Amino acid sequence: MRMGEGVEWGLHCCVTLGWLHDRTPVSIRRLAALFDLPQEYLKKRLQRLARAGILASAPGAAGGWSLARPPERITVMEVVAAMEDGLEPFRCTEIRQRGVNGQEAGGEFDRPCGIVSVMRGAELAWRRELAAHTIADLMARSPAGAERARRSYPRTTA
Amino acid sequence: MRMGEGVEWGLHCCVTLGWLHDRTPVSIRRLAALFDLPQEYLKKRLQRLARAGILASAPGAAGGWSLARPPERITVMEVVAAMEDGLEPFRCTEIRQRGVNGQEAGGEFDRPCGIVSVMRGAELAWRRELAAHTIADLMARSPAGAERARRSYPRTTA
DNA sequence: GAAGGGATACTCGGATACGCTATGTCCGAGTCGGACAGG
DNA sequence: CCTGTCCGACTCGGACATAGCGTATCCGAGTATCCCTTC
Repeated sequence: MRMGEGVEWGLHCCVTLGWLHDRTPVSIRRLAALFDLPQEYLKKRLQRLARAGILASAPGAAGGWSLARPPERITVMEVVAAMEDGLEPFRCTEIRQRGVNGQEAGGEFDRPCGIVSVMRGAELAWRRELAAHTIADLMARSPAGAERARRSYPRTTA
Repeated sequence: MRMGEGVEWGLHCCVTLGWLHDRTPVSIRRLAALFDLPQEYLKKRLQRLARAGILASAPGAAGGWSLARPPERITVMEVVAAMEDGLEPFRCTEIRQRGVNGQEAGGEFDRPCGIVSVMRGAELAWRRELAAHTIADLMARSPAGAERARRSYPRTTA
């Protein structure tokens, strides 16, 4: 069980973009160079964040990527949800209804499987934790990053 | 992000074995037929539960699988942990240290990445929920299963 | 009746094949901003 | 000085290639139980 690297990429990009208080779009080339990531694939991942209303992408010569909302209003869970298709690590395939067990059982399957209930409860707790932290929280955890961002991203073009 | 089907299989098998209060070993053939699962692969998955001390496997003619402990002392998390290699869906690859960002940053990387902290916290909440439920809890959620188990598993051989 | 031997029914562990999804790359189309030329 | 045209930089979306892991199957080896034979 593992989630894609895109989550780490997206969060770091959001934090970096958050430090640029003026919302100047940053090109995918510069973002990829920042963390030494495959440029084309990073772009593909960030497009998901754009569709989710987390990032804004500007086409054209001076285009690029920026936060669509202030960092305090973007939760970690939103980023995770945008990157991963489903937020349910456990997928119930209802094996209890198959095979001999399914034939022997009466009308017991109207009520949900107890296993699913437990899993969903755990996933809910997980999501709650993720939703409790925002990009702004992450920014506050490494103060040095803000200065570094201002240094790395002056108004000049690449 | 998804966890393997083996988790669902393992939990259902544990619950079923839990209903057989006398701990008579059940062969892999019968377990697979119960839920219409691929016999060989199910065996491979259950072996992980045996190595984790959750199930006990008995070789020989009257051999098979049984719970190694009473159901009240097996948590859902133990089963999940035995099936999945790691309990950390989020893998940090430290991209913050790579590329331009890594070169520009000072000795800032001694302290852990804020993103990892948030993720670990969420995963901890998830595990806590899973650890709070046992196989016995799951057994209690579908009382009809106990009777079905006794019917499906008489003392006779397949 | 007790001891020995073989058949049977299981598990164990490794080797192998398959398929799906995450990862990574490439390309044509569309859009914006600036440079440049002409009026 | 104003306007129209061209060009470069960038994003968008789809198509395609690659790699890793979960899934699935097969096989040889080991072991316990049962039964049958033999003494």
